[in-house]
Amino acid sequence: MRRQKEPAKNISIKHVAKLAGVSISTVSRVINKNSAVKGKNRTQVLEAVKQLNYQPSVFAQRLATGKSNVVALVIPRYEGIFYSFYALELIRGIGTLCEALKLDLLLHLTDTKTSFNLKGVGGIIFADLIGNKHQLEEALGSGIPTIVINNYVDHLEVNCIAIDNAGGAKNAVKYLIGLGHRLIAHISGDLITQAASKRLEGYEAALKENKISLPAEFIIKTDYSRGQARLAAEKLLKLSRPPTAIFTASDSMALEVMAVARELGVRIPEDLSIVGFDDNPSGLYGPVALTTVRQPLIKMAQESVRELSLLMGGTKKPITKKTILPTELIIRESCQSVSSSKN
Amino acid sequence: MRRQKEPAKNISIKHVAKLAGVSISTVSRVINKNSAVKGKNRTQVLEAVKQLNYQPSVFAQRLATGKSNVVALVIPRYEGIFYSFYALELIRGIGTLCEALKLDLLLHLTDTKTSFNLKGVGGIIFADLIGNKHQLEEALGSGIPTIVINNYVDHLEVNCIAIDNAGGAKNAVKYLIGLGHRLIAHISGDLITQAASKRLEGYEAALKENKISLPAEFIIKTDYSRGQARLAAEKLLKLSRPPTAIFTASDSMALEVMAVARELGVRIPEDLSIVGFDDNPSGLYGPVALTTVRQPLIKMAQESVRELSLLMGGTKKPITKKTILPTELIIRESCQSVSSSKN
DNA sequence: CTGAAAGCGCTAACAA
DNA sequence: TTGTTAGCGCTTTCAG
Repeated sequence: MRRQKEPAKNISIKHVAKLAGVSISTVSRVINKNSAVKGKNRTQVLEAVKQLNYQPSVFAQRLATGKSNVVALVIPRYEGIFYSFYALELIRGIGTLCEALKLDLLLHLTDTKTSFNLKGVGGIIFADLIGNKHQLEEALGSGIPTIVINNYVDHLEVNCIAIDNAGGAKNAVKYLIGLGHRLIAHISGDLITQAASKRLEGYEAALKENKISLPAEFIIKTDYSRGQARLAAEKLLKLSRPPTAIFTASDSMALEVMAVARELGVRIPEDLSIVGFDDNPSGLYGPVALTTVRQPLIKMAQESVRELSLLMGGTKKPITKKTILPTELIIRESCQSVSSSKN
Repeated sequence: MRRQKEPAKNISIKHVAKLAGVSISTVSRVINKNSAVKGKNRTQVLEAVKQLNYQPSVFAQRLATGKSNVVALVIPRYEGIFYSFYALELIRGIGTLCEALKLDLLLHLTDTKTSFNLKGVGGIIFADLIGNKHQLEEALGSGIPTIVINNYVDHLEVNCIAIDNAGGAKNAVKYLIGLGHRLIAHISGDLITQAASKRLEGYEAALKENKISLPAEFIIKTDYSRGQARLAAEKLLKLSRPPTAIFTASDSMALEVMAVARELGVRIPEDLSIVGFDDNPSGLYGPVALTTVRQPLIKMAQESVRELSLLMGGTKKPITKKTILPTELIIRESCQSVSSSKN
């Protein structure tokens, strides 16, 4: 077994300067790639840096410059939202881009109540806003560059990037209507999230536009969980006049609906058409590939980091920019024209 | 629309001292809850802090003390591992505990090649080790408190917390054997991960212990993805002498096997018994609840933070501690005694 | 092009 | 109990 070394005596800029035979300011200049330091001195410094394996102290740098390259990602610790494909995609997207841009990613799983410590953070990304609007306002008040994703915020002057949830949902339902469906049910996500409520909105808009009016029981509200999706599916399919199509607010719920249908002997897509939302790869498997609404999660995540880094750089004028990313209907096998059904 | 405020002129310890009519050291003392500052001064300082909404600069503090409460979580950016229930559970567990302990969580999605900047980090948690052992060695060399989770590391003097993957797998297979099964196949995860290879080991150990020898095609290696699980299941179920039971290295793969079985008209558990690994809540749904091996992911995550914080506090002597957490077989409905099968 | 020196905001001896 | 002061390691004028 190898022994863990004692903390290496921290080598500072002074040591480098000494070894290179120059002043510390010269060292500082070369490690900051600033002005041109003369050839000889430059190489000597570089040499010393390498030899000593010198790494500048980020704290001293930040103290001196007053700048920080720390990005805080704030995610409400909300069960439903965090247990999803969505959360992981977001973290992946943001994490990898931060890594590439040499930004430090601080993960903040907030309980929405506490006001966190903003000191030392160079930029903030709010992923969703669920009962923590005050945290956003606090952040804005502090003057730290901030951006909100997956939530369109219109009453505050803050950059945000959201998905066109309403549009995506509407499109999906219109597709179903185009297939001849009229009895289209919706299993919504947790309406506390903007995404879920917008999807519901889109669903309703598509129906209204086509003058379709449905009984209230065709809309079932859930918390995004598979358990509640199952309950909803059972309720829907056992209706005396069941829907011929179901649009769910997430793919994992759609998958659950499929499972219930199969158990009940309801064939997909012959007897029931299903459209999900997410384009979760899981939807590809199973006997019938799921038709779904693809949302550019990774793009949203990465875009947010890119924008934020610009804001943090201070190069960009803080013109408030609100973006809505389009969705795309991915047609696979879980839907069928209602006329071709032998129902 | 509200305007975003200009960066508030940073109020420092000096301002507080001035307002409170004391020296900065007194202020420092009270914010550090150190020695008892006399009643009057204390209240005045507290008052000033509140009035000015003062928050100490973490950078200055760290510079001065040389200590950092930043915990870096290093996760190899490895597709298979990151796209899982597992990853999210880990992040959740670690994230929430860090939040509670007031530790800053730095997320590091590493590509296993680069050697990252260790400066400014107070402690490190390696989640899995996949081709980044050199990063671990580097961390150890730097003297920063480090802990490895989900990987038993025996050739280095480092604390680690792992799951008893071999034991869990062995138990699962023994359970199957106890049910009368002999033709037990295994769909493994990506053997680049220790978890997957240990589970395979456990599977083999159980067979060996019971003197069961099976053809090589009863073990199929995958990358943990549902796609490969599907392929594996199809291959297995179409064998001229197919298995009566399948043990998979993850629940999501088990679920996929179930789906394939259903499509092929293979009944579960009558014709085929299935055991997964993870205790992923998704296993609860679907027509047949999945029997699985529960692993204490959240516990492992939280334990790691707790241990690390002790190490970082320096209170605890660095006695290397290697922990293996037990698993638990959760028996649900996806297995049946082979004799009661009407095969 | 380079060095000296003044901080950045805070902590921790050391005095008082 | 409190204040003074010397750094922590680095950046950044300002001279040279």
